[in-house]
This record gives sequence, structure tokens and C-alpha cells, in this order.
Amino acid sequence: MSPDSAVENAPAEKPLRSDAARNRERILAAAAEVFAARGLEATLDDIAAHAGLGIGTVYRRFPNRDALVEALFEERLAGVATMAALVLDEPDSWVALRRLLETMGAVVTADQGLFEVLICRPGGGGRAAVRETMLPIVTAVFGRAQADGHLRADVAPTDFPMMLRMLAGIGEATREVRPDLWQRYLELLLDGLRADRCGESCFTVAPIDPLDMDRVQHLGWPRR
Amino acid sequence: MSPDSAVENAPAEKPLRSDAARNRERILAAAAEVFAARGLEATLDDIAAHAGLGIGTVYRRFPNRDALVEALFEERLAGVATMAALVLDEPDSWVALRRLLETMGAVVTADQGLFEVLICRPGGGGRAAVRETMLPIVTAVFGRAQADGHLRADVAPTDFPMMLRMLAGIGEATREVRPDLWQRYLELLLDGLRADRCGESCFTVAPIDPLDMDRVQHLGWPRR
DNA sequence: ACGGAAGCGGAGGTTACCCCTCCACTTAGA
DNA sequence: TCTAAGTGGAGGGGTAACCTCCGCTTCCGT
Repeated sequence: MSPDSAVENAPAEKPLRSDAARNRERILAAAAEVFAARGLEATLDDIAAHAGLGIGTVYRRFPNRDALVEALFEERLAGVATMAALVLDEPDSWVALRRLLETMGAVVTADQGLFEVLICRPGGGGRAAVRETMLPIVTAVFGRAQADGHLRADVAPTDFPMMLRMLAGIGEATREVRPDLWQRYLELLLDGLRADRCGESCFTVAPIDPLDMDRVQHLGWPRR
Repeated sequence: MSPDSAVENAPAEKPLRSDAARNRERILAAAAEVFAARGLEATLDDIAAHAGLGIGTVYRRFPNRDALVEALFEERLAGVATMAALVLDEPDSWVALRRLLETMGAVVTADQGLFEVLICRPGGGGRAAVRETMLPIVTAVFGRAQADGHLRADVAPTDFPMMLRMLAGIGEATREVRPDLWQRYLELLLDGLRADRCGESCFTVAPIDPLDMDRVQHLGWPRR
């Protein structure tokens, strides 16, 4: 039907010229660094300068800011989901829980941009997918640790993103000075989460329910 | 010496006209609300609109933005320090610790502006004074709870502002939807802080030292 | 080695904010 | 009633971010 021989209805992305391909990678690398350090509000001019390129070059490759964010985080989000899924293989349910929090804590404290796409922004496109991947993992890991009596019974899956928020706040503030500090507070949280303590206690305040979680994201983004 | 009879070298603040005094209070009330909800980055136009007054009126009363912030937070900061000092009278050292975190947690989660003045901004003027008031209180409360064997021994005074940061993050995100939610995570932190548990554990990551705390504040303010 | 398509840089247009001033009008209160 | 004090809000001045445009440069097939 088409006059073209082989490539039928593919979008026909002809390969970039070699210098353009190299610059594309530079832009993505610079964007990764800048978004990690300053969050998604970093400017494209900043990113271009960081890449050692002109702004025009950035816009030639990515039609607008969101396209860049999308291209940058698509693969990283998939990677995060994959990493999180790894903990399901951990035989010890408490270790699985700790590894889940360590893994995701490391992600959100090291990379502010990734934290924002993952936790803060209303889900759309790849974001929704990752969160839908995460929920069953969190539920499974929490459930197993609770069944084994390691994790206190009154913890809910929605506590997970909230704890990540707490750690991300530490990370954002102290990343430049003490990039490991967040782990101290992860340890603190983990000690609070353990069920096998002498002094039993239970929360007097209910967890946030998933619908309100959505409202939190929609109210808080874009940054008012 | 002066031609004036009674009022010598007093600043001679002549009383405001009644409507002006009323509007001054309105401005302060509006500023309190807006700064609480949106932080110190809120605009003066916003505050004026919120007060139902023109911007000119705001500037007539407060020569610039900082003067308004100063006037607004001077008394509140003093109040915070006073409230914090109250917990020193609590006989039970663990209850004192909890009350300290509850009190300050309530402050920083309900009022984002106050949190920023208190924890985020580099200290200057009244801020430094409050922080100098807080440090001995925190040290005393922590020390007593540790001596009594309630608080784990490896907690440091600098953990206090970090925990407030964590709670403030929860507060900022969920204030509009679940203004009480932060207390759930305070309970979690408190459970992590207790020393009298079966499974002893201690931090593998050192606390941040006070000098680095200062660096954190100076690096993070003004908001890049 | 050459020609043209693809790519590049970055000045600057456009838009959006925000701080603060200014001044014609209004109001309190002696 | 008269005037000093107060008021509103348009708009000046400045900054910042997004994105476009176009003259110049670089790649690469022939």
C-alpha cells in the first residue's frame, strides 16, 4: 500500500546524525543531574548550560519541557519498579521490608526529580504504571512481614509513600552535606515499625486512604 | 533641650488612626494564614487580597516584605520558645520528650511559614535567639530521657530538627486533606526512639553535627 | 571534495510574576 | 468643616522562564 518497501507503518524515526545523537545523550545526562539536584523545577536553560550546549539544541531534540521529562524518566521509572520487585524474592520477610525501604529510600533521597515524579505529581502516563506496579509489591511485602509477626499490624500500605516523603525531605535538605544521613532516619523508622517489642503500642491516628492520597498529589502539584 | 515638653527621645510612635490600626491587624492575620498555608514565598499581593485590602495599604504599614515577616513572626517565635520550655516541668522524662515533639510537631505541620523561619532559614535576628533557646531544652529533655533509660542512647540533639523536618514534610503535603495525619508518623518516630524494646538496635549512621546543620540551612536558603 | 540537509548557538520576543511607588480619592476625628 | 492620615490599585521596573528564529557550522552520501 505504501510506496515504501520495508518500513510500513512504523513512525519512520530516521537515525540521528552522529553529533546530534551524542548531544541528545549529553542533554539527558545533564537533565538527570540537574533534576536530581534541584528537582523538576530546574530550568531548561540550566540544563542546556550544564550540558555545554545551546538552548536551541535542547528544543530541537525535545519539543518542550515535558517531552524531556518524559523521555528522561521513562526508563528510570521502569528500572525503579524492577528493583522494587526484586525484594519479593527475599526469603526473610523483615529483610524484604527493609530492602524495599532501603532501595526506594536511596532512590528518592538521591534524586529529587525522581521523587517528584514518583510520589508528588499526579499520576499520568508512565507514572501511573509504576505506582500500580508498586502497590501490590508494597502490599505483599507489608502483608508477609505482618503475617510473620515482624511488622506491626497497624501499618498500612499508604504509610509507605509517606515514609518515602519523610526520607526525601531529609535527602533534599542534606544531600550536599551528608548524603548518607537519610539512612539514620530510615533505621529509626524501621525500629518504629517492628512488631516484636516489649512495649506494644498502636497508632491512634488512622492511615491516609488511597483516595485522599490522590487528592494530596493533585492539590500539591503544580507547586501551587 | 528639645522644644518638646514630655516625650523626649522616645521613637514617638504616634497612635494609628482607628481604621489604620484595624487594617494593620487584618494584614497580620491574613499574612499569618497565607504564610501558614503556602510558606514564606507567598506574595504580598496575595496577602493583601486575602486581607481584602489594597497592596498600597500593606506597604504603608510595612515598608517591605521582610518587615512584615519580622513583625509577624517575632511574637510567634517567642511563643514557641515559651511553649517548648513548658515541657521542662514535666516530671516523667519520656512524657516530656513526647510533649516536646508533639508541641513542636504541631507548630511546624500547621504553619509552613513558621517551619521555614524556625528550621530552614539561616538564623538571623529573632531566629538565632529561638534556636539558642531550643537547643538547651532539647539537650535537657533528651538527656533526661536517656538517663532514665526511656530514650535510646544513640539519639543526638540534632536529630530533633531532622525529625521536625520529616513531620513538616508530611504536614505540608497533607495539611489540607488530613491535618492530623502527621501525628501518626510522630507515633512511629516515638516508637523508634524508645530504648526499652526487646530487640536492641543502634544507628549505623552518625547524626549530623551542628556545623553541618548550619551549612544545610545556608545551602538551602533562599530556595536556590 | 562538495553540496545540501541536518544540526547548532544564543539573542531576544513573549509572557508571567512580583516588588514596590505614586497619586487621586476617601475617611477619621479634632 | 477641614485637614492630616489613610486607601486602592494601576502601573513602572525588574527578573525569570519558555520557546522561536535564523545565520552559521558540521556531517555524510555521492
